Amino acid sequence: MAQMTLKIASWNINSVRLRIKLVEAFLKAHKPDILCLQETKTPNDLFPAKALGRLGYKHIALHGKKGYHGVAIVSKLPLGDIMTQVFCDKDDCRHISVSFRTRNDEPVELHNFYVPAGGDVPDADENPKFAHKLAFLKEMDAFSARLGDAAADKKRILVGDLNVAPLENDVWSHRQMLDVISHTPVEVESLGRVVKSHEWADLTRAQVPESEKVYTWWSYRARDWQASNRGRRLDHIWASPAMARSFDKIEIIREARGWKQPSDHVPILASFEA
DNA sequence: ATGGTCGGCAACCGA
Repeated sequence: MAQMTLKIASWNINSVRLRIKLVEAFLKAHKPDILCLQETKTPNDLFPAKALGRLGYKHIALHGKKGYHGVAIVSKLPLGDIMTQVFCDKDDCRHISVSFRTRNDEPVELHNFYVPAGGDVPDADENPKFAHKLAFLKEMDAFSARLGDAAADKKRILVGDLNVAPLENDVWSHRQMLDVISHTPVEVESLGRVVKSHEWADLTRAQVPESEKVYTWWSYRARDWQASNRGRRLDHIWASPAMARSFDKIEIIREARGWKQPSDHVPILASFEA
């Protein structure tokens, strides 16, 4: 079988309409087959589909709403089985999934998630946003477990802004972040259960040793994001065991944080020989 | 220890 490369990207764009030029620049430079976006902040009928179609991304799956949240999948490859899942009985637009076929005609199922950020106070009794985040992760665990037998050779990919930095070197200071939402032990444990539920492989950490720091997000609030470098690894690409076998490499486009009027997240790309 | 900045959308909410 011919070795073909499949490139899947994920990016929390923080308003796709405001940053459509950055999306176009990213697609031209890195040419993923499929781009998964989070925080599109737009109703589906205002999604900038035309600009993306001109670049060859003619297949688009949308789950958006006015003003908040929203996810999208834009693809050069035809998409089927477009599905959205409501979590925590909230119509938040935090998930969309599709199926597609690789150029070797292998079927793949792709899930795009935007996990709630969880607010500021790391106590679910006092902070309903944190309670929502934990409930979402719990439902995501059940959802992931229901996807089917991970060992059954089904090729699946799960990407997104999962809003949890699980490992010590996924944050700039493990000690100082232990009671900061995104790195609290309770969230890390919840995300770990999702990973276990489907034997997901964390592709960034399949490539970058756990001893090495790696980030995908830098706060807007820093005076100089690059100088302070207080980042977090919030954006993830996971693969089912069958998919992970064809994993080639991860790229994190750090320089995108320095682009004009940037998102606070940078794109992450996974390449597969598939 | 605290406050710091964004985007949507038109006063604050969500991040």
